[in-house]
Amino acid sequence: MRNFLLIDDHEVVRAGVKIVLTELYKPSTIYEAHDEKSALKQLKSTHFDLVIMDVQMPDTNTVSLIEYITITYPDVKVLMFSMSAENIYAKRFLKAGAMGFVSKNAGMAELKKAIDLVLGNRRYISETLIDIMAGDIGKKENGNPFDKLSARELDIATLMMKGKSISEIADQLNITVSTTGTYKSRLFDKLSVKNIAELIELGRVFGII
Amino acid sequence: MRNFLLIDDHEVVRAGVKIVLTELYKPSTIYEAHDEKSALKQLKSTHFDLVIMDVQMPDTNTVSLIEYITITYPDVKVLMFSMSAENIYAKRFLKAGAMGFVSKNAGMAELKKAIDLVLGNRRYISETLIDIMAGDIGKKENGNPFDKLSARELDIATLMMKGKSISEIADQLNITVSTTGTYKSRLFDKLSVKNIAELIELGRVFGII
DNA sequence: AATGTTTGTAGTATAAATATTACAACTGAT
DNA sequence: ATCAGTTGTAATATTTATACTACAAACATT
Repeated sequence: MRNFLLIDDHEVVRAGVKIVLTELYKPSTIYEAHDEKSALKQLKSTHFDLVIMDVQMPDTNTVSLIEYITITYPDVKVLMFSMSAENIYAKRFLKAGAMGFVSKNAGMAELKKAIDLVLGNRRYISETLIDIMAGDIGKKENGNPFDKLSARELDIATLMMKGKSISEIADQLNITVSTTGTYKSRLFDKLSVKNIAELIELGRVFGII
Repeated sequence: MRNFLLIDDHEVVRAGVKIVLTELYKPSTIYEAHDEKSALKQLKSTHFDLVIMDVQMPDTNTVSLIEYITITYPDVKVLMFSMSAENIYAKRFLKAGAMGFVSKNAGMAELKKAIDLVLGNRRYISETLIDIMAGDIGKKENGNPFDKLSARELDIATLMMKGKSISEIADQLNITVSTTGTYKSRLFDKLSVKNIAELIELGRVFGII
């Protein structure tokens, strides 16, 4: 008998994963959380074998949440679930304590494989991601240019791609406009882009948006 | 007995919707398509009562697809399904012939309500969207929103989408920065976009870039 | 023909973005 | 343990973008 916790703000996505889980892992109980608060509450009262979490949720710092879960409940495994195939955050999630990363369009077979491995205390990383990360270690000149950005720079890049202005970002992140500007020029420099249009283009090519 | 077609590139999302549909609308058959090509193929061979389509799919001009479906198969209803609650393109989807628009985090109840209405040949638009749209969906002068721009405004729009700055554009077209600025705000207004990111997105949806 | 609307254009004042410089804290390599 | 590079942060000065207003010419509508 296993306990799963699905953290995702999209009800249909939870329904989809729940079906797979219910069918493939019986007997098991699937708990659901639509946000961080609800997730934390359930983690406190129930022991979970596996937490499956969406990578992007409103008002949630996913990386912090992973860290919190894996530190507070060391035997709870965390598997990240993303809408985009090769998410640049993947590496950070793994670093924060997640055991795996699966794309939402990966298909049921891959999802099952990932869950099995993670439940067996082994990491799961999708093929494409392995290539990207290996290339990074083996230095092969290829790889995602967004990996060159620091965590904060990536935050700013993401927000900019969404159409947020410098001042909106500064406001949202509680830093000054100067600081935000500095990040911007550093990240533009690292990515060799001259303007938002090029940033968006690059982001699209590398699956960030 | 009803036939549904789900067009979504995310397998888990399809699985989730499929469950709801199967349970709520029996007897019914749910067909799935992960891309435009597969959708078109299935539309040709089967008669569908309802098509539920994701608003954003790689390599797909969603607006054109809606137009194609509603023109070619006038009795097929189209319901759009989006990851983001207040999609700025909702209006355009409805103009293109879609009968409704639901957010993926809307919940099962809302989804059912939307499907029921659309199957009954009535429009469904989520509460928040109704406010945004303020009525002007009645007249079916559908088509490309870029048509509303004057020649000069379109010039500026195109250059902006290419990443040119206001001053670069002013320089290139031999007009003042003020003039360029006026065009910009007029065209942003006409297209209902707030920033370059949204402009680019819109341009992409309507195939102008 | 009279009237209302859109278009092409710009000035001025204000707001926002950027470049430049700086610096302490942290990371990685030797 | 040391030293160079990176990161997170910001102040200041300057450059750009935007809002607001304006106006004549071109269009469109009665």
